[in-house]
Amino acid sequence: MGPYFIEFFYIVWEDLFMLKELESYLESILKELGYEEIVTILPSSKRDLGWYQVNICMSLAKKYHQNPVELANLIKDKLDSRFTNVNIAGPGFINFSLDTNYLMSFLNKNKDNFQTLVPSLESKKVVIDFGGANAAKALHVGHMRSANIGEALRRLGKLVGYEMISDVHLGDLGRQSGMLLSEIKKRGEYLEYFDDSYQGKYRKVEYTPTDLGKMYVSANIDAKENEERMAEVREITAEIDKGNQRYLNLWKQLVAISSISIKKVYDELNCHFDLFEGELDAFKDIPKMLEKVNPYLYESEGAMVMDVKEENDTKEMPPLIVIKKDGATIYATRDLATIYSREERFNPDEIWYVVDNRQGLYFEQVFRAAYKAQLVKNCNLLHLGFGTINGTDGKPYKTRDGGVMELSSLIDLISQEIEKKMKDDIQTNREEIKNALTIATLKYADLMSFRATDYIFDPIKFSSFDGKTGPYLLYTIVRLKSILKKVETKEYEIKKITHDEELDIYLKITELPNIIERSIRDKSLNYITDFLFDLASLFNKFYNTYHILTEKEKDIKESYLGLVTLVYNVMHNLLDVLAIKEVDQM
RNA sequence: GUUCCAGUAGCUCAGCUGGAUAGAGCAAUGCCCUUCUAAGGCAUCGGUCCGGGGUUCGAAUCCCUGCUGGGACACCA
Repeated sequence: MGPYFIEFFYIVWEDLFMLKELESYLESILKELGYEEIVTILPSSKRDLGWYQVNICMSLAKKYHQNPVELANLIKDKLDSRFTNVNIAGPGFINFSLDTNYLMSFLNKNKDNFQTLVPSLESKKVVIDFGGANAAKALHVGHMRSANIGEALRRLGKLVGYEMISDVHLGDLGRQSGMLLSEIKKRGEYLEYFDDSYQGKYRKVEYTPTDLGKMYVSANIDAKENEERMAEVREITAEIDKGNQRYLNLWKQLVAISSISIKKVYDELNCHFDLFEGELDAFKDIPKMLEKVNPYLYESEGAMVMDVKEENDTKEMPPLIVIKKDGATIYATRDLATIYSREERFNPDEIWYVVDNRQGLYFEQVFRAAYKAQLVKNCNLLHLGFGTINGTDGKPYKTRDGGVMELSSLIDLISQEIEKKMKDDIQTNREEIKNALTIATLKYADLMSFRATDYIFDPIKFSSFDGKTGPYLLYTIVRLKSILKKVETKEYEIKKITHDEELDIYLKITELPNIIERSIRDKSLNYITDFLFDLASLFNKFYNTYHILTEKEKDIKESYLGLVTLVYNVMHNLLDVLAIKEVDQM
């Protein structure tokens, strides 16, 4: 095992980041010993024993009835000079540190280029469906999760090399259309749209998004109390569904108006949609979709339904209603048509639905129907459900007076709190900084817990930003930038690692590829929010202990600046994945 | 009723799909600004990982069981 041997692996794994390279190397050693096994290098839980640990020997030993410690020794004997301080502890843990020059060569190579710190995965095409705002209704707190998680997953997918196509999939067909039109009729406005015999010109509708919101609320209240009104709402909804051109014309204008305000909120949340489509767009695909689905449909209680049960189901799987008993379409009809359309237009490998967990059973039904009727061929349909946002009482979030909290009011609320806490001497770009901090606060809190678990939404906690918060990260970014601004160039090489505080930062960064892999595997951002917080804390600790710009020894100062460059690079790019914009001062 | 998910520090949550002494933030207490942004750092306090069995070198994690909470179960989306 001479220099040649080491050189060999350097070349083969040139573009793998450090731990990935070492994992492959360990796997090749195991192969020499006759074992095919995936190796994971973890940060050591006992740092006095080494930087990293490998736990593979215990599981291998169990599988092949070997002695784990003997196996660990066999591996240890084969390790090259990159490994230092190799020791075997307990039942067969291998602990080790690395040659510092080896570590630094990787850090220097990657400190300016984030892409090389990230694993690139087998490429695939993914349609990601998130957002899901309803036309003519204000976005509420629940829409925030879909937007935040969806946008971050879109960016994460791109980062690892997927082709991501995002679609907002507006809820622009359904009862709210009947509500709105009924309200217009009641007010006696634009009556030509309601007159069968009218031959003249149809006026362009002039409402603001705010008008529409109020009109919906008013109609909704009335329809709940008033049977006749509800009947009218149903009738108009059904007419639109059947393709009544006058109604459709009017409704589409309302959707367009409403989309303006919806887009504005999504812009504030830094969401990007390649497609700003909705259920209306799926409408034209319904006949073609039905051609494929028809053979499986049968009548049940007046509706046309499809069985989606499978033999080894342990749970009840009710049939899916595809056409309602009044002949009108339903949510499922439009979703199936949308799947058909996406398959035809994009032929994706996967479609991800970032929608509330509570729709889990429904999506299971729709996906089964889509597979059964072969609406898709080689495409995986995935429901990436997220947990419910609850209030401090553990029940679904409501405002103090029991109403639904609109997303824009929530943003305003946080924004006001931020304003109170901002320093008075910040005058230039004050609004912009305030907005960035507001969105960072919301996003970080929203992405912090595991995607699928419910979480409690506490406005007080959200607007206070002590500790693990978006503003904490941005504050760290401000410090990093402020240092880099005060030096001439950015070309600093890490020449030596002087203190443990620096080493801790570097070791944390070596975990990044595994963090990204885990995130994309689980489609959850909490690993990244955690990593960011850990990295920021480690940096702040270093920052508080050592003074970078006044360091006298040249090599140490340059290494510090190399560290600052690297940490900034990593944090900047990870915040970008979360769709959090950074600031220069705060 | 059927089924899915959850139960970890006073509170809010992590815990890398079985690893070593279970971790963060908040709250509480005490320190640290003539130095790169104190929205920061350090220290202390805080645990029957819901209860009970089982699997094994090893369990918060896997299996069984009980308790508690929440969600979903046909014409809303």
